[in-house]
Amino acid sequence: MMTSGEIQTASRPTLLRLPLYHRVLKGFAEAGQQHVSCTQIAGVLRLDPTQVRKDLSVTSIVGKPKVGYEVPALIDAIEDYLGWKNTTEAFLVGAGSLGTALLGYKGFKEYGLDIVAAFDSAPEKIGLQVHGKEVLPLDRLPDLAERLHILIGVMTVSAQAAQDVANLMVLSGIRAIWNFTPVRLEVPEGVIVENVQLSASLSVLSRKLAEALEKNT
Amino acid sequence: MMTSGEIQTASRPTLLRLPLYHRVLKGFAEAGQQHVSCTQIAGVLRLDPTQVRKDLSVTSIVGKPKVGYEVPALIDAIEDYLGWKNTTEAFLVGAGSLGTALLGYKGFKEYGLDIVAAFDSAPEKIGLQVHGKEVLPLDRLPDLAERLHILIGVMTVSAQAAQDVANLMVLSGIRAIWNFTPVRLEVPEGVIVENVQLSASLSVLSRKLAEALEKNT
DNA sequence: TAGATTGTTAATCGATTAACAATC
DNA sequence: TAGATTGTTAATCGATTAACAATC
Repeated sequence: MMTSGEIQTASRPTLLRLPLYHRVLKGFAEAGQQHVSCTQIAGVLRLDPTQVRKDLSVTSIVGKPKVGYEVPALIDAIEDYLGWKNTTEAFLVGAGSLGTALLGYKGFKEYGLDIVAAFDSAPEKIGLQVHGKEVLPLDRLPDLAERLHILIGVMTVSAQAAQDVANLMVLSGIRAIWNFTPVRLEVPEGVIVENVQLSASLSVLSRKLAEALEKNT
Repeated sequence: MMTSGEIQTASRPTLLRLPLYHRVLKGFAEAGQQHVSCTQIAGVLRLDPTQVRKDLSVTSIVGKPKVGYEVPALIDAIEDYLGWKNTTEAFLVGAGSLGTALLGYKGFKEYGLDIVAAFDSAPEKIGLQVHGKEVLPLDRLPDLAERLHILIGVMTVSAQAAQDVANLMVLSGIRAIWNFTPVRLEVPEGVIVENVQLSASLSVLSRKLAEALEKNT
């Protein structure tokens, strides 16, 4: 048995599905539905009901046989579990085109992330205002990160700079790196790295398209 | 046995690792190394050598016992397999902050993608020049996509608009959708959807960070 | 030749799906 | 009560890792 307060770990696939459930639940909530069954959720997302049940169990919410889950409580539990309810401040390094876009995207606040400052090592970028946030010189990162207790770093630098920037982040007390570079970063144990591999995702797309087109020949 | 010319399908994890191998191989090539073993590649990426061997086999390149693989040939084979060598033109829908960034990012050409036009349904965005490309009204997409034989669509619209835009893309002959919305799109069989779930990736990061911090308490 | 490394088959591991007792 | 739905244990599936014969 899992006693309350214990850490409920979820597999990566489960974590990736929770936001999907959240979106579906929001839809049911808007439609005024009070309760929902796993079968309903699974139906919308074309998943297995058992999988939905297992995934939802990590939030430690329980359902009632025949009735299902309470929609508002379940939404709340998912938001809580994924850390969407309390905002964490983050630093971004690399004020290029992708970095600028992420800096300007207000939607991340909904998911608990607030990028409060941007850093770059290129002198010509320093001082620029990007979406109301000033670009600071990279060497000011350690001091500021420590003073503001920043735990999350967003990396949108070039592949060449990636590992050096990661080292700097770790030294500055950053404990989790959201990595948009195509580099596999080496970090000490306990530091979290989450990779967003855009080029790899694109490659999956174009390869699958190639295979689909070949099949039609 | 796999006869030449046959379609070599790869699992998704394999496809996601191929770009990593490519990057490592580029490094070896720059260092002037002619041959490379799976053990070497695996060492850099901290993977299992057998896995590297299996992954590379999808490119139908063969190595020599004791010698390994020819570095330039292997790089070439990966680029070929992932479709990085011939550029495919794509349309982007949704000229918001993320869409604009993707439009301006020149790096995708390296991976065989050229976003040639952007579309939006908001009247105030029509006609805007974004990184030298004009934003066109969404209703012009079907005609242009058919005339230019566009096969790839990049979706950076709101969650609300996502399914409608997907339907429009499919009707216009688009066969592969690079989906940056958090919505699971419903598309006819044969149409490829590759999801980039930024919010989900962020949630994985913040959940893992929460678990790591709890552990230290 | 000796032995390092490939390619492939078998064993393991983790995640998904199926089966089923418990219960509202 | 009857039966729909939960929560959990067992079976299946796919991907990773280990074992090993083939070979340069």
